[in-house]
Amino acid sequence: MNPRKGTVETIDPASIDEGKLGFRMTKQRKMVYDVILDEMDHPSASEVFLRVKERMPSISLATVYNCLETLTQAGFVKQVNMDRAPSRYCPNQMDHGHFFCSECGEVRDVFKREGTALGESWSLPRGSRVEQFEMVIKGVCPECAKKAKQNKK
Amino acid sequence: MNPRKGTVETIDPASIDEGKLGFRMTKQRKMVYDVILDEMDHPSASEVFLRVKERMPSISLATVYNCLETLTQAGFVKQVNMDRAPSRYCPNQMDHGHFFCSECGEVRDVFKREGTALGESWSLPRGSRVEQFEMVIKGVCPECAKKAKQNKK
DNA sequence: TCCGAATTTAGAATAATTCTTGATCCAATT
DNA sequence: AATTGGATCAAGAATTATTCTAAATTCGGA
Repeated sequence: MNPRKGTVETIDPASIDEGKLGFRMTKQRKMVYDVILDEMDHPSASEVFLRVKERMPSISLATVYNCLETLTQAGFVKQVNMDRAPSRYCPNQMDHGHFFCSECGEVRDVFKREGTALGESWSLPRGSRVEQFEMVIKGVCPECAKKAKQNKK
Repeated sequence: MNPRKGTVETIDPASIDEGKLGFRMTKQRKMVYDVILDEMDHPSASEVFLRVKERMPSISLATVYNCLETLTQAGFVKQVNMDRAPSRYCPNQMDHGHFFCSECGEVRDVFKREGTALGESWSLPRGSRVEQFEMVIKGVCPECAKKAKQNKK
């Protein structure tokens, strides 16, 4: 599942201290988080909804949105956006960016070379406060690029 | 207007060779592009619409969207997205990223330090084809950070 | 157990964008 | 100069991801 050793790092649900959380880790929130951890494939809200529904049929889409917002605010997951497509959710805590394949639509985590941080070497206006760096790369993934090549032959 | 020398570079409307364009540079398209060049402040589609409407009252919002799409595909402007907020449009041809102030909502171009390209030092899956790098930085701009400080006193 | 705040639910509402359809424009050809 | 066909435009309807609303439910603490 992991493309490289050490490129995935998530928050262990078992380690969550609800007291320090500021909100309750309800059944729904836990289930939404579990579903995202299960596949790590950057699902959208409605994909999460479908998957959670299988194990918890009474959950509503609005709740999934609520849970995703809470989990995002708490830092459990990151919301990932590409153009105007539905937001996707990523539980990887590492410093990384996202690659979107314009052929198959897949999203995958991508990393900087050894020793360089996401925000490194950016020259920002003096006095600005940074809350978040986000790198999005659009292109064609190796699998789709290969297929495209074969179709040409 | 330019924060630093050499940080803005746009396509001169006068230099456009319609023959090579693949589409007509119509009144509407030209006006939309002109309006974006005029302020360089990353307007949204409806902001563009309002500004164009002043000089061309008969234009429709749908046409503004169409023009923006054409101009984007042709590489005249870049569509810039932040979370799920309305897309904004940037005519700066330089290799750069965008800083979003979460206080005032302003967007500004930001640049990498001398000699480093946007896509530099990213380690991508072997065989992937990159079409676009996009860096989005969220935070508080110097002006808003200053105001916040003063309010605390 | 009871209370109140937090959370969930269902459905309505919102808003940016896209789609549809008919009208208009314009360059190339007759 | 008139004709024609494809590109473009305009207006409004449709779409869709997301947010909002209001009522019901849950749950921890008094």
